[in-house]
Amino acid sequence: MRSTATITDVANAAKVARSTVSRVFSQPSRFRPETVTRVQVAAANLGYAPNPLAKALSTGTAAAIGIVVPDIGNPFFPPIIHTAGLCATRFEIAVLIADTEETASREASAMEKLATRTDGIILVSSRQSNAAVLQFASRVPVVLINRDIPGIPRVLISTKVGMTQAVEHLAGLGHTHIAYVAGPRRSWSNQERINAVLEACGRLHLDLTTLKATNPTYEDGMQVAGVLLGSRATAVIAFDDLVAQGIMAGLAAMGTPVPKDMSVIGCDNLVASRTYPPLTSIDSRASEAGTLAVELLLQHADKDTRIVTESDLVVRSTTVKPRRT
Amino acid sequence: MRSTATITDVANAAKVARSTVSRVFSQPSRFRPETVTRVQVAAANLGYAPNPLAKALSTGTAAAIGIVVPDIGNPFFPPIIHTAGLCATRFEIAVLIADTEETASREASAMEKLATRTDGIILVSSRQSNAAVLQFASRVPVVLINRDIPGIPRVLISTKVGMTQAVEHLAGLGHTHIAYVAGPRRSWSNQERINAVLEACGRLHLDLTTLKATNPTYEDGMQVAGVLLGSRATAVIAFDDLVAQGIMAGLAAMGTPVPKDMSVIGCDNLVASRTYPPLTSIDSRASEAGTLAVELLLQHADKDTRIVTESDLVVRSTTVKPRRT
DNA sequence: TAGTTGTGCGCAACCGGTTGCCAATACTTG
DNA sequence: CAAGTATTGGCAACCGGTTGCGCACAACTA
Repeated sequence: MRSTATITDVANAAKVARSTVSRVFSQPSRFRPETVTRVQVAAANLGYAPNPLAKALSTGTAAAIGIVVPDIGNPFFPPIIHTAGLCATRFEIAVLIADTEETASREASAMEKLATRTDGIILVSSRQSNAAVLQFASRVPVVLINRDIPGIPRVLISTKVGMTQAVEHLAGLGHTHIAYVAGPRRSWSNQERINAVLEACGRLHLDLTTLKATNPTYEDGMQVAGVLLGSRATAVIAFDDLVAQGIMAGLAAMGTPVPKDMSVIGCDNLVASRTYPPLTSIDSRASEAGTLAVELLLQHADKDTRIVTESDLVVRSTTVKPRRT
Repeated sequence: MRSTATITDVANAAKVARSTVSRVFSQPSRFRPETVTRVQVAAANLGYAPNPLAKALSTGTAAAIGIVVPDIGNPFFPPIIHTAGLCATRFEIAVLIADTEETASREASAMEKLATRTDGIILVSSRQSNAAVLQFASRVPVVLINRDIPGIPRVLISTKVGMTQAVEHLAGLGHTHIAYVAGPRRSWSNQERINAVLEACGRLHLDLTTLKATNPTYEDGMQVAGVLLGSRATAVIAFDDLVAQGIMAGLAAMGTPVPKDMSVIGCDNLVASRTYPPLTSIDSRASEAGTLAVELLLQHADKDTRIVTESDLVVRSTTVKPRRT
């Protein structure tokens, strides 16, 4: 049993009532300076720190938030968790974490568990139905990241601008036929990305081949490289960096030099700087989303708040003029 | 204010005392079946779930643990957090997380904060002094990961066996002069790795050149590639995958083909499968450490418990026979 | 029938804080 | 100098659980 000094110990040591100790910390101006210092000294001597659980119980607020992600192992999420944690500590708030392993049922139970311990939950890339999330959000403060459900405050990590820039960049280099390798069909991100590509290609009169990586993984990227070579595309935009990395590996394995024979653009800018050649990618500033979501949660943001982050193309070494045919 | 049913509500609904409700859940055999079902029905109707904070306050155990890491963004840590979380949920225990941004002072304050909310802390790759950690561990249950402090239960992610295998693998291929690119001088991992390499090289009569990546990063790996080429080594073992990846990029940039002109081996097997060519690396099974640490913590493991994980060389495509000189 | 034992359940204190309310003392003010 | 107003700080209830203890009643023994 850990023996921490309690408010009663401090009260005894300072010869005051427990309530006085409590209030010395919350409203010191209510007491004469002498009393305040007497209590503070006693507290310091005993190494007193208020018990957050007891405080939570009596005040009704836990000074903690929960963050629920599908998979901590996915490099997309840690930066979000990181900034969320940073922001939370600024507010002296603890962060509980839950990993749902990409399943809706685990997600639901994790949220239920966290709900009773926290003041609210940040739900990242939820795998549950709109209805389930809405029902939950009606009981517990929730902020969504990368899920666009009207009626729940949300921050969306957009790559629309970056995707558009990517297509324009390729068009500017002289490409006339490009490919887009899509990610998970139903995800908000994929919808947004493909729409942006479609729009830009239409506007700039580029031919577009759409391919599919069933899962947004390195392996599926490698697979798709073969199909890609069968098309007439001279450049490819991948759903994310991982897929792009797989495509580059697949192309390399088939003896197609990047970028000479195929320009490649990734998305999320997660591993882009560490590939060889360094990958042109779209920086979605996903990490900002963590901070924003925490702020929204703590401010009890309006149910219709909807923040969309910015994005930029980061040109590195995988995009060049198409080889003359 | 969230309106959850409390034990009092259930008691009223079931026409029993609050204590009865509490005990119906903890020791149902003490009551006649009729009473048990009456309470259970009432609880179900009201959607009652016990408040973990209240329970924590009255029992003195929070049913939560804390996990403190230097940097969630470092891909080494998420797998550990993931398995730790998995294990914790098996025990119906919540996980609080803190990111110390690689600084000892933040680490200290984070531990202090978590201590009052949890039943114990898993401290991963601590940046604090032995003395500071020991002092803290004397007040709060602590389990260390990747830090070897006698007197505190710890699990060490060892790559000794894998490193030895790596050297043997290179020797078997015919290499006679290899290089090791070291990581952070003071880290336990680096010590262990370099010692294993030294031992194996001595035993197998290989020449060894030791180089240094000041920080274990991609960039420092790139830098070191030039120095590496200046040596006579035909193969290089890097402190970790990130450095190896940087080395590969550096070599590629200087026109040295991997593996033909230089064999490369990484460590941690984190990104190894996604490089091109796929990187031969050492799998340290770091993720197991998360599970082990949680179990140690919850079992109040003996202060002298010291678990060392296994490791294996995973041969991929970056290691071949040395080119004839 | 009285005494013993056992079963089933409630009373009330406690965990460590917060907070509404009020009593005692000090300080103004007419 | 008495009455009114601040100032200071204590009492006690409450948050939502857990748990030691004991009472009431039924069943069993003698």
